[in-house]
Amino acid sequence: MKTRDALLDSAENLCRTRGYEGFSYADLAEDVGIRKASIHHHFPAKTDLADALIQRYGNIFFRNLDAIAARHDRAGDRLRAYVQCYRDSLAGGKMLCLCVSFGSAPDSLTALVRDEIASFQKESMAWLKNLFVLGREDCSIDRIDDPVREAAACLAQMEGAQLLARAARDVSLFDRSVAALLVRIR
Amino acid sequence: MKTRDALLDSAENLCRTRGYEGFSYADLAEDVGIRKASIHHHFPAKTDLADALIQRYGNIFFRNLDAIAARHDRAGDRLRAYVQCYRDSLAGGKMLCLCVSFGSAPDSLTALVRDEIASFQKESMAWLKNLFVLGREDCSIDRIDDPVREAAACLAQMEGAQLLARAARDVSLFDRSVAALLVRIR
DNA sequence: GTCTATAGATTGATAGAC
DNA sequence: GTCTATCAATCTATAGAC
Repeated sequence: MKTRDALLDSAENLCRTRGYEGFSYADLAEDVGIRKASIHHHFPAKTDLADALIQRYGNIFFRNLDAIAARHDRAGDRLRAYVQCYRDSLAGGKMLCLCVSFGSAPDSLTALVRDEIASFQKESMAWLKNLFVLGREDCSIDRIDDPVREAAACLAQMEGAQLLARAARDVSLFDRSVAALLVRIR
Repeated sequence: MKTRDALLDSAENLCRTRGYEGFSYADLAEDVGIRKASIHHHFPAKTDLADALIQRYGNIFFRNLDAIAARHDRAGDRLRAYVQCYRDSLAGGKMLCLCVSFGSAPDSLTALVRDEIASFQKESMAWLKNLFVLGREDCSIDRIDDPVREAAACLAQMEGAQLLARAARDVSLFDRSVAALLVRIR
């Protein structure tokens, strides 16, 4: 399983940096230190690699959200940690969240990948809805009219802020884009 | 100039649907009805095509913003028209704004494209800042603390909402993502 | 599980006739 | 300006030895 993990690590990096179509088995081979053909033993087709990537990513992502909820009681603190999560994954403006990367990829991807992306969106919004419901109860976040609307807006803002920062290779654009949200935390 | 324009139209469509690396000169040729080699007469390299694309797009986009400002006096009405602009360009969930598409593309693009994207972001935020300044004056938009922060947040939200809707091939995700913004208009 | 060798397709791009 | 013909490079993928 060691080569397989190394391949997944490398692929995730490349995918988030250059996009799914922006890297090839040749890049992976050079990165991991084996030959192109050997990769097919672990992932027969490139779409198999994409499937494995998005599943692993989803698992880790939602485990992180659970950890955030476990660590922080106040909604405001959770929101701060959530935003920081997206900021960290920018890696200084170099890469995007894998779901942002796959989300802007073409239809050539598997149905499994599309389904994973869809459920990533759904689960994210559900988690955020709970966050904003709590925020209205504990008064740690200002001006919450409708938690459902806030959740959708928040997710869109994270992905958009990543795009802006990535395009300019400048994390400060992420910070500027989420400042209006963070300022509502008390 | 007729073939050239047809090539640009086709390229913009393909780029916003599949991404810059998701289409080839072969696709363009079939779409426009000429041979691959003939395209090189108009655009010697694919990066020349990308340059022409982003420049044309920028011109049209900001002409649209000017038209919006000329048509509407109230900031709230301008904001509604601005959001509608991004909604229309989704084309039912099929395509992204060209800047979102290029923004998630790799470094292989020209410096000219990168600069155009950067100035698109800058000009957009400047236009939006003015909008929110006006909105605070004419009281047509609620809860404006800092127009600069609002502008960055707003642009991020448009791009993120497009991504979410495109990934799910469902425009209603766009609507849900911007609802919290539109509800502030009075 | 990794290798060499290779297939078959597609990519962006060029030369030169018309 | 468009064509045919062709290039070298790269891509994903397979066969079969070790």
